[in-house]
Amino acid sequence: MQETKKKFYVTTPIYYINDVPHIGHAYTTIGADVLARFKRMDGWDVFFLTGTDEHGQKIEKAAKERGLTPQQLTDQIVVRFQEAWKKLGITYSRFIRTTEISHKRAAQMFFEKVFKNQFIYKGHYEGWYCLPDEKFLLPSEVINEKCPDCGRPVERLKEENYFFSMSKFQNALTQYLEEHPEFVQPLSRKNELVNNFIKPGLTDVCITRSSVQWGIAAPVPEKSILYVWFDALINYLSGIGWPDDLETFHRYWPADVHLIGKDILRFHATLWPAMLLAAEIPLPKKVFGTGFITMNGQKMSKSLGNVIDPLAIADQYSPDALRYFLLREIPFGVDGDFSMESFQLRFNGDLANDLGNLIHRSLSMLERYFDGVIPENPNPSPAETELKTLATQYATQARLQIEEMAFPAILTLIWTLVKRANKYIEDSAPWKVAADSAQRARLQTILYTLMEVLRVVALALAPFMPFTAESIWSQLGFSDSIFNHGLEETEEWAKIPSGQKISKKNPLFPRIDRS
RNA sequence: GGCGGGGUAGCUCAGUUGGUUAGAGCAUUCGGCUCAUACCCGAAGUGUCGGCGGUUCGAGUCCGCCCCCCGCUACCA
Repeated sequence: MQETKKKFYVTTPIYYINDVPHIGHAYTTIGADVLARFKRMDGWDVFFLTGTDEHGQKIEKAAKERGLTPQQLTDQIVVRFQEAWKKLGITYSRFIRTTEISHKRAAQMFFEKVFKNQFIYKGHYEGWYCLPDEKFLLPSEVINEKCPDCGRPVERLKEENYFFSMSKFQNALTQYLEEHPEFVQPLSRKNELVNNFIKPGLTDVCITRSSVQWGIAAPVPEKSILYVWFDALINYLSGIGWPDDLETFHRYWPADVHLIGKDILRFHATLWPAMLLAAEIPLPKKVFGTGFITMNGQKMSKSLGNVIDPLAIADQYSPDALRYFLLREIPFGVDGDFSMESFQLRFNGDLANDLGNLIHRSLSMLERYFDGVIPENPNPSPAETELKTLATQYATQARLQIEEMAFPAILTLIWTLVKRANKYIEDSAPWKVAADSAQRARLQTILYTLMEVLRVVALALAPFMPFTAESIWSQLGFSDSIFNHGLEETEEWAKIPSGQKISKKNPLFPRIDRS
């Protein structure tokens, strides 16, 4: 039964949709998808949650600028996210929107629970306020006591609000971080967080706003809404059924990993665990902060006009080429750079020359020498055994690396096999063997071995490059989806059926002419 | 300022608990091959491992000081 399978719950941030998806969103989501696909293929019961954060002042403002209601705006933009994820092959289990009724109810119930546990109290929130714009401003936004939007003078304003007693969790949080060194990753960010944020002392957080309209009503007598972060973080619970479907909730919670951008690590590593402690809910196992992606070494920004549209790259080349580049080029957890130069080098070098050409040349020979029918596998020699060993050992190493989110390392592993296979062709020279009819059996072994390598490569590649893997699979003559198959099949050899007819297609990755 | 991360071949980076001639990929040059997407295979390299000093039989790897780059430093998703 399902119950015997180990569960794996992975989340992305819920993206703030005051604008369309950019490459940073895509990067984190692709990483989560790889984890989900890998675990699924390795026999785990996976729940993969992503979605959108649709409340707050910025949405309110963006909607106003376009002459829409906030709900109309989010209804429009959410489609862009969902279409983007479809195009990039993202296999989420559920897409949550914070404007859904079930989420709103969850957020309110969470508030009530924490309130009941006496970690929420009434207090005063004081800050800069722009009267004409009717909005609170951050200290960093206010220059010379002027509003950054309208330029008019701002004033100090006091608002009665509700506060969450985060300071009470200082010790519990510190202790948790010490006892669970793997909780916040990468390690460098954990150090930053502990030294700069937690050690100096946590302060209470104002979790209601009476000046903002667009949000979830706080379950209090006064008219006010929940602070967006308090609202947003709860999606990780409501997304798997809390509090209505507790069976599903208990099946998947606690989350195995919250994948997030480094900019929001702090909320996930302090506010979120504190909230959960206050609500007496177990903490997630891991919070992993990814880096930022720069463009030609520069920070991406609309004003610089260097924002990369991930969908344009996916359209022009292929979704898998984008996935490959991001996963291979950038160690997960540090900042990385995107440039057409490096993208094209990866594309031509790794995808066209190494992988694409291996597939194409192998299938071409099979068509030429065996009319596209996979032969028997008589008398493998040590050369074949070496390839077999390399291929069948992949899964063991990959399982270790995936725990560390070491995507580049796993792809390097796969490419070791690809390169080894290219060398094997060179060494065994099937075109020479084919010229001698007495060596027919030898030729069969060589081609059979190549088909086996391609089978393993396709399976290994599937979590990372799903479209490519599926294509290799069908080109090898399989009629079902590769995703009906598991990682353990890479640990077996001589599995591709002799007599199966392949169906070669055009090269998967045509070289980019860079002249 | 404080805290954290990093400075290794032209470029991007690996380098486990200190140990024999410091590695990979890309780019470059030369050679081979022709099944294949002007592709693939092989060979050649180049390095004061940021600087100085110390510990040690022995340090890229440990300690101290200095220089440079990057990140974080509270209610902003």
